Amino acid sequence: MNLFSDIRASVMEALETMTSMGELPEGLPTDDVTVEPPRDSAHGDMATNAALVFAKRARSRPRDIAEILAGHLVGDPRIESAEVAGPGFLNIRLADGIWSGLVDAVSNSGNYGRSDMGAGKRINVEYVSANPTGPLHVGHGRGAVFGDALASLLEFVGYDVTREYYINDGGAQVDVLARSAFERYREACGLAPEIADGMYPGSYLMFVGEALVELYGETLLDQPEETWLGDVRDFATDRMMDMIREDLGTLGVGMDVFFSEKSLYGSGRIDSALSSLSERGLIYEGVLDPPKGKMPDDWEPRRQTLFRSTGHGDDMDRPVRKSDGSWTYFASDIAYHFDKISRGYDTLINVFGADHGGYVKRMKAVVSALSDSNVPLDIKLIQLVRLYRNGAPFKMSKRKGNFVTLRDVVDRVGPDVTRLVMLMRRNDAALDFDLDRVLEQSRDNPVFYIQYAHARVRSVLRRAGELGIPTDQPSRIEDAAELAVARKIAEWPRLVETAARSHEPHRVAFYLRELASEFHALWNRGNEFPGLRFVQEGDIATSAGKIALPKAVGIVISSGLGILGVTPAEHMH
RNA sequence: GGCCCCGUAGCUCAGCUGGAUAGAGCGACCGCCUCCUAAGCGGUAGGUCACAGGUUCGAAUCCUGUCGGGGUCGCCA
Repeated sequence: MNLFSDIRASVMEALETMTSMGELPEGLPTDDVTVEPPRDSAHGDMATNAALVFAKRARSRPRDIAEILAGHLVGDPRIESAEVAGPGFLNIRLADGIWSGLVDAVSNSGNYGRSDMGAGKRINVEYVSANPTGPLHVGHGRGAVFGDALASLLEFVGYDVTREYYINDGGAQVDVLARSAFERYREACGLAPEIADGMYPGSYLMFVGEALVELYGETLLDQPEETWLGDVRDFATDRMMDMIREDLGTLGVGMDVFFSEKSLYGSGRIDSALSSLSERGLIYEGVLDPPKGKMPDDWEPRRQTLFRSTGHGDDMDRPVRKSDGSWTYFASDIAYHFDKISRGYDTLINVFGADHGGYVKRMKAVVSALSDSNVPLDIKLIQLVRLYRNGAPFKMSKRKGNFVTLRDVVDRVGPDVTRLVMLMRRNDAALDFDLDRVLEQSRDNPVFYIQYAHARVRSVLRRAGELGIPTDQPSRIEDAAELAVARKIAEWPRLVETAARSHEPHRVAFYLRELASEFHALWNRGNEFPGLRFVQEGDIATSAGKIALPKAVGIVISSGLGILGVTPAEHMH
């Protein structure tokens, strides 16, 4: 049920007829032909740019083509009129019954807006992937919410989605974690911890130290580091991942796969990924040019094993081995993405923090090389979250102990507010998050605004239930405000597909606010014109014709909020 | 200096991958509850879409350059 694609199909059919009748030349590309809502609804219900797209290739005037097209379209019973306007737009007005038909279809279906656009293709969405060395911070939370909503959105349009987290448990930072946890272990044994510079000072490691005492007693105290480092590291990273899973859980974010970087080492998987690149002639021994412009003080030329990423769009080649011969982090990333490709995904999406912007080109180069350009990789960069308290920037410092974790924020404002506020901004724009203002129950808080609309719907439906008004009867759309709501409902499938195609879940959030706005407007017209109220006391027949519209609004809001992971409220208090 | 992102109303931001007279919220001003929830609604005011070129029927949107803000730049992950 997608009114715009239905009418577009009708337009395409008319264009084919024109071609076969010699009114248009053969073989014109139709990809750019759109059928969309006009900016001004006074222009009609839909507008197509077909004549403008074809004018040049057909060597005729756009308005002339539009005129002929209009003649073919009026044969469609769903189309009441088609008028040429402006430079050659064709404004289409739909027949009266179309809108009530749409509303009835929506209010009686459970899956309005879903589509088979994805055709069951498999997409891997990797997000969060924070180091397992501490609690998630607010920036991780934004990536988590974005990735989760994007995954839901893609599922909604028919993709087979895997939500994945890459655990960076293979580098030096987890050794530092182990040493930091060991100091907390000593502390739990009654000794003074010595937390050196560069260690993780957070008190969240104290429970790890205590758990180590339960496991080992005091037996580790006199042992040299090499005897305990591996065990303590594994134990501590497991505990950190437990904590991160809990943090994500408070936001309602869950993963299908947790992929361990460490699992790549010693398994030969890095070697096989690199030999795959080697077979393509993309691995060589060489010396990189120094960085252009600003020269680092300690730069000196070194011979390294390099990946020829410039062959796939990168600015310079990238080292896969450190000078001591061990793998760079990039090498394990290559192996990880080789693994993803070999698992058969049609598309990969990585959600990174903006500070990883420098890795975009090389990762795309790797995936392009390893998949012979068959698997597209889209990397979504998530910009900073700046925390505010009452309009003033909130400075955080781990040392001063006023560090605000994701958990702190969710505990304070709740998962629904956290999620929607983060989704009301494009991923590539910085986000100001004011811990006090997001809780104000005012009009500028989209969470309350949208949930209020849904609560009003539920209130009406409850009232209808009490009065015995059936909610499955044909609707009657008469007033302009009712029509405006129906039009907005009609846009939903199209909006969902656009948002999914561009990997931009924020569009769903903005759409829901617009739909809520139209609904609130209609609701308030019921103050001025009681005949517009959905429930007409004492007149079941009239009420039955009005109840489908709010019901349809409720269905769209609730499925939209479902994509965003926000609870649709039954009541407002 | 190289690369990436951003620049739209006083403020915070949308703008449906190039469409018609650029939109919303906040702030300001004026209105609307004996009425399904006023946490809502209607109206007024506010713009050289950073700047300059280019591409074409048509540009906030695409290309080039300039200015301003942020991020990032070989043996960290």
